[in-house]
Order: sequence, then C-alpha cells, then structure tokens
Amino acid sequence: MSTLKNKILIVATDLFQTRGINSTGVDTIVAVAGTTKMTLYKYFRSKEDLILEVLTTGHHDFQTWLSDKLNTNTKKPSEKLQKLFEFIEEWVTSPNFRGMGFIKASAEFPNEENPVHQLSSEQSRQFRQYISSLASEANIQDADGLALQLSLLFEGAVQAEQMKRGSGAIKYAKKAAKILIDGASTH
Amino acid sequence: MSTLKNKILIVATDLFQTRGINSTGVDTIVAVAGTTKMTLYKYFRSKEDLILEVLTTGHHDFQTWLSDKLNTNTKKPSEKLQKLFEFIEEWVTSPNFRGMGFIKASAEFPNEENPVHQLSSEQSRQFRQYISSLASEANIQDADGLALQLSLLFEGAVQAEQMKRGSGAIKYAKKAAKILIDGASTH
DNA sequence: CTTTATATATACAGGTCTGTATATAGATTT
DNA sequence: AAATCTATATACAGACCTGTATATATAAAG
Repeated sequence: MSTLKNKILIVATDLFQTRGINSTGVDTIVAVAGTTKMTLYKYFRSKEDLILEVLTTGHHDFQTWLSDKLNTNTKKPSEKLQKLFEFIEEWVTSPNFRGMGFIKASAEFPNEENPVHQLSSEQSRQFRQYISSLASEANIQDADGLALQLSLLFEGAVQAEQMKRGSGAIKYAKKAAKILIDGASTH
Repeated sequence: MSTLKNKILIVATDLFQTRGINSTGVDTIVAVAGTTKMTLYKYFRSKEDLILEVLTTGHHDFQTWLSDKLNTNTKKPSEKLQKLFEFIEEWVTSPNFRGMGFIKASAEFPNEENPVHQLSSEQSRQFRQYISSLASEANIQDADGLALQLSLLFEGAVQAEQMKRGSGAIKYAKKAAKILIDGASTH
C-alpha cells in the first residue's frame, strides 16, 4: 500500500475519533496528513469510501490482534473466554489505541440504509459472534446471551474510556465480565 | 410553555434521535413542526441552544419518571436497586420511548470543550451517581463500582435497543444486572 | 533528453447549513 | 377603529463542505 494512502488512513482514523466523522472535513484531513485533496481523491472515490476503509482497517486490526493473542497465550477454550477482557484491557489502554470505530459510527449515521451504518452494525455483530463462538467452545449453555452481555460491557467501557482516558471503566467491566462468565459456566 | 415551543422540542427530539443531530437541519425541524425558522429562533437563540434544551428536557423527564416509579412501588432500599432494571425496561420498551439523548450526543460531539458534550457527559455522570446512591442505601460496599458496571449495561442496552427495536438486549442486560447486584450484595 | 507517473497548488462549481432582514397577515387589546 | 403582539412568508448573506478542473513541479524510466 502506498505510503500516502496509509498516512491518510491513519490521520483520518485519528481525526474521526477525536473530532467526530461528520465534523471532520477532507480539507482538514489532507492538511494534517501533509498532502492535498487531489491525492486523497486518487486513493478514495469519496469521503464515504474513506470512512468505510477506516472502519474496515480498524476492525481488522483489532480482530487479528485479539485472536492472535488468544491463540498464542491460551490453550483451553475456557481459558480464552476468561482471558478475553485481559487482552481487551491491554488493547484499550495501549498508547496506540485509537478507539473502536464501529461503536461511534453507528451513532453518527443512524439511518439503517446508510452504508456506514450497515458496516458498523455488521462489525458489531461479527464481534459478538466471535465472543459467542468462544463461549460455545467453553461449553456455555446460552452462548449468545452471554456474548450479548459481554459485548454490552465491552462497548460501554470502550465508549467511557474514549470519553475520558483513564476512567477506570475497563477495570470494572473486566470484573463484571468475570462474574458473568463464572455465573454462566456453573449451570 | 408555548404550544409551538413545545412542538418544536418534541419534533427535534424525534429527528435528532432518528436522523442524528448534526444531520438534522433547522429547516427540516420547522417543516415537520409546521412552523418557520423565525419562530424557532424566537424561542431558541441558536441550534445549540435547542440541542441543549432537548437534552435537558429528555433527561429530566426520565429521571423524574424513574424516581417516581421507584418511590411509589418499593419501600426498602435493596428493593429499589433490584427493581431498577425492571422499570428501565418498561421505559425503553414503551411506545413513547425516544431514546436517551445524552448517550448519542457525546458521540456526535466528542470535543470536551463543546457545551453539548459537557452537558451529556454531566447527565451520564448524574445518572451513575443516582444508581450509586441507591446502592449505598442498600448497603453495597463498592457502590460506585457497581453503579459504573450497571450504567455500562444500561447505556449499552439502550444503544442496542435504539439501533434495532426489539433486539432483546435490555432483557439480557436485566439478567446481567441481577447477577452483578446479587454478587455485590453478599460481600 | 524525453516520456511518463505521481504529487502539488489553486481555484471554483454546486450544494447545504445557520442565522437574519424585510414585509405581511391575523388576532387580541385598548 | 387603532395599536400591538404573534406568527408567517420569503429571500439572502456568509460560511462550510464535497468533489473536480487546470496548471505545474518533481522524479524515475526508457
């Protein structure tokens, strides 16, 4: 991938997160990235295309990082579920953390026919599905139910952490997750 | 309060929720409300003023409704905490439900110096504080911690319910809340 | 050296948005 | 009947936004 395209993606990810998507114009993006609109529109057909690619890249990076971490550090399925929030905390509190795009994108684009809304909604569903598969492998009865509960905690904590870094929300979410997982395991 | 001002507030609340705040122009609001911009700017100094009043009204309505429900239907402090999510579910699934403004407003206005962000952040804090006071009265040790966990579940469930009505998120949030409350009560 | 590919600089068209200015209609009060 | 208050109708200024058109620079490749 071109260096400039990559730079634009990184800058856009950052600005979308800190200033909001709709409030960030392409002029601002190219100015911060140190390039011009002509170059941006060479790599992205439209601003919407850029938004979609930012979301796709961010989600892919997170999912790859998370499953790698889980696969290399744990063996038993039950361990993976237990370690899940440990690694999420590591991700969220890392300096590279630039937010989970899909959480805020669906708020800024509430219209269900909007492509950005559809993608972020699909990413949220995929992540929940991934947690559910972990729960299934750990022989949890209501895997989908637990996955939904854990994703509520996750999305809430990430949003809180975005709003105020070091809020401690992720620590309490981790504790709550442990209780819920333990409760679902015994039945 | 003037009938027209009230009508504008109701219409704006609805449009902000379904189309997003930034994506809803004042022209659309007055067209749906059946009035003109001149009238809107008679009652509100600016669009930002309108947004702030929509948030304030919505939050006040919810808090009033919730504490009334809790005070008339329960006596013992421990009961209030247990019944909390029952009433929240009733509110969220009622036909009048028009979303919790402060949850989405902070996503659309991420800048911490923005008055809309500040107000929604403050409302989120107030609600968490209210839950914490219920927990304290119920003799929960880490009242603030439990309040944070419950608010994560609440905000996550409301957001999920907004994105897809009848998603069932609130039901699972209620179950999770019960587990967390019971867990925090025994210690 | 010349051709080709890539990036820059700049200007602008067409649209949308907020907020205001001006003129008018209807209704209530004096 | 005259004056006053409230709401309407309409137009527009000024700002911002996306996306494109045009001309130029720079550097690698034949």
